[in-house]
Amino acid sequence: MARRATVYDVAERAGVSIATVSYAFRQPDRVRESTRERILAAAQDLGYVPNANARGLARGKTNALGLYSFDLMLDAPQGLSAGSRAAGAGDDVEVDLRAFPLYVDEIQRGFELECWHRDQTLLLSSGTGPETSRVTDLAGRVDGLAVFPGPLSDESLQFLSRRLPILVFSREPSDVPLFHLGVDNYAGMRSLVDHLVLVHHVRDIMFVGALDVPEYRQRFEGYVSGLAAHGIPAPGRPLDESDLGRADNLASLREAVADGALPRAVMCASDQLALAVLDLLEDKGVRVPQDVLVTGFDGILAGRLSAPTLTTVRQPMEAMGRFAAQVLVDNGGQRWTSPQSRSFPVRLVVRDSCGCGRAGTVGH
Amino acid sequence: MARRATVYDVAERAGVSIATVSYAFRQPDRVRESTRERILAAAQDLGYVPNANARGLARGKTNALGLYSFDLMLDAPQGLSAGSRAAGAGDDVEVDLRAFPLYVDEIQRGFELECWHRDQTLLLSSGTGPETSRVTDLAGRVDGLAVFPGPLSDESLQFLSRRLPILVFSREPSDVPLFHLGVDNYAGMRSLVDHLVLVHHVRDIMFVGALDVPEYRQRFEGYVSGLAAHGIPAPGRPLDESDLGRADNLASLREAVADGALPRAVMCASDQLALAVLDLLEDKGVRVPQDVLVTGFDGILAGRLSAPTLTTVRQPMEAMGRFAAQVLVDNGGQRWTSPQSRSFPVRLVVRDSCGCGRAGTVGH
DNA sequence: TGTTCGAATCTATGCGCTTAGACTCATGCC
DNA sequence: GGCATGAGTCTAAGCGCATAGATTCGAACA
Repeated sequence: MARRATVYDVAERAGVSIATVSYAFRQPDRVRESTRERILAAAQDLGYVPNANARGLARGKTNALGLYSFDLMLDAPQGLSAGSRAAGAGDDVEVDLRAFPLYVDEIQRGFELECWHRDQTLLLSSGTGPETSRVTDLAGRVDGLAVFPGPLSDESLQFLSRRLPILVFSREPSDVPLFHLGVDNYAGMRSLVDHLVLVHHVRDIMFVGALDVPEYRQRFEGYVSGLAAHGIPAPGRPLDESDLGRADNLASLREAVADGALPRAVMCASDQLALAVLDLLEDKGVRVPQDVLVTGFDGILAGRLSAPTLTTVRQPMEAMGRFAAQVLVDNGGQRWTSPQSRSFPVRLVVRDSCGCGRAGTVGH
Repeated sequence: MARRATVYDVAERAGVSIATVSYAFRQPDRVRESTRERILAAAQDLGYVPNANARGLARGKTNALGLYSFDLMLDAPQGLSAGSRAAGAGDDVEVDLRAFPLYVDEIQRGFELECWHRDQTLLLSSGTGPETSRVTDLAGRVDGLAVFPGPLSDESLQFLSRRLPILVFSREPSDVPLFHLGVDNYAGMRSLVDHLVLVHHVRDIMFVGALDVPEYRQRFEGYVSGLAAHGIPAPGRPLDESDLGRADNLASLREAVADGALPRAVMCASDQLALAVLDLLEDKGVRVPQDVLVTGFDGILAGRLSAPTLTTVRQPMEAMGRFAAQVLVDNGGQRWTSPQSRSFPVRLVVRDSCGCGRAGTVGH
């Protein structure tokens, strides 16, 4: 079978130079109509599809954006359907209601929509650890890159930011010329605290979540200051510093249950953590919200499906994804010269797990 | 700000030729260790990231796969959060339980996983109609392309198949050298019919779905032959030939309700259609499954969340997505010389809407 | 000491396209 | 008739990298 058709083939068949072929596709007005038709017909005959690598090389830009995320599940065993966020094993497993779509997926959705709206191709990649080969490869392919930093080191991001504009989903400040996109974790936690204190008259509130995740630390700080605002002394440390994906998860919380040392309310650093907490409490026979109130953070879908449904703070994820793509496109491949940042507001979503809402209602 | 570093810059700084720089990255064993270290150090200093366009051009392949899908929602108005599959309007709307994740999303998930597992970059794009500019652009960027054909014409697919291997999610036969990947729609419908007839002793069964969608037509044929196998004469046409996204949806069904002409069971061509039917029936005060049994096809998440939960036939979507990527990678950019196809088996999933299952259970 | 050989590196070319600038030639003007 | 003009087309260079094949050079060996 013949090799792929190129501009040269089309040019020869249409009896013009390759420049004219290129113009016929990129600047049609510059080419006489009859010539253009001849060229397009030749291209059609030959099955000619312009090679985007060559175009990108010649133009110095690709019209593509990248989204790099972090996927714990990729580490899983390697069978045909391994590594999935599915509930079970085998060749046909249903998706896990808990894990699809996640925080990341909703942002990705917004990013996708905006890419297509702006006529950008979207490149997706994902890694499992701090290694940089995948994200570097991606950086070599696109005009702008949005990154869920996960376990990537600051040095890695800094390195990449020398080549192209990088947007990071994180509000953590830094002096690296990245665009930091995040939400007001602080205000979000305060509104949750206000709700628990003012509506439910709860004052015995503990925090669950690891402080070495920057976002979680901000949420912890919001929790502390929220309590302070009501004159409540806050514990200096979380009740439990678990994070998802770690061994021995929620060990401290489990201990507290065993010791009968549970607070009246548990505020979790994320929805996923909160769902794990709900599971644990149910397992131990602790009733939510009767015995303990539980809150999350993020507003993922699974929080609407759990029993009880989860009171949380919702991030405008789709809007954030869209914004990310907009910023990168508008920047046209130019790196930022100084750190940028943008914080999105969050919204309190009151459901059953704090004692509001009508138990049994699925959704909303 | 300086322009991007290239091999030339690295070579100069490390005191070697550009060939050696390239080898240091691509065939490290070929380069003396001390030289390699010097080169990598220079690259680090300069912020050098290899340009994938240049590499792809030089090598004649990109190590990337494309996935093209069809997205009705892209046509929606253009506000910041418009065009989303979200339930409502405004800057922060929650995802619609009905629309996320869809059939397409689950296949995409499998495709993603396999791409990353095989060290392929994934390019995603999506269009709204029969226009080919987007899918052609994608075809110019990748070594292999998986396509949800949607409104694309056969000619378009044929054209693209001259340039690179194309896999189509559809079992419709054709003489174009594409890889057709689908499921056994026929057997799936027959197992549903068998269930309705043998377990629920229902014989008055009608089909809802448009026949101009190839998959739906196959399902209709499975329905017809299933009835025949039980000695039941099948209606020559569906009760209603609606498809999602069309105006005046389910008009015939609505009419049947008004006329009191509903059959004992309604088999829908897809889950999404079945969910719409459930809505309509509930709206009209028709009880499912007491008055009418309803079934779907696909096995999307939303069918586990509806009330009643939806009896359906499930496609192994993640496995299909994985398989698609495998086939394309294994083919190494070579077009197929003749049409290929592969059909995946489906699995009957019995839930509440046919009268099985315990009402009120969410999930499974 | 001369020869062979292989490791390490370099030279040179081409991948397919875009685009600045040169060229051609019909047209309209003085 | 000479000349400027501009539409249409072409020539030629370059984008950043991979890699075949040439070259260099030290080690091994007779």
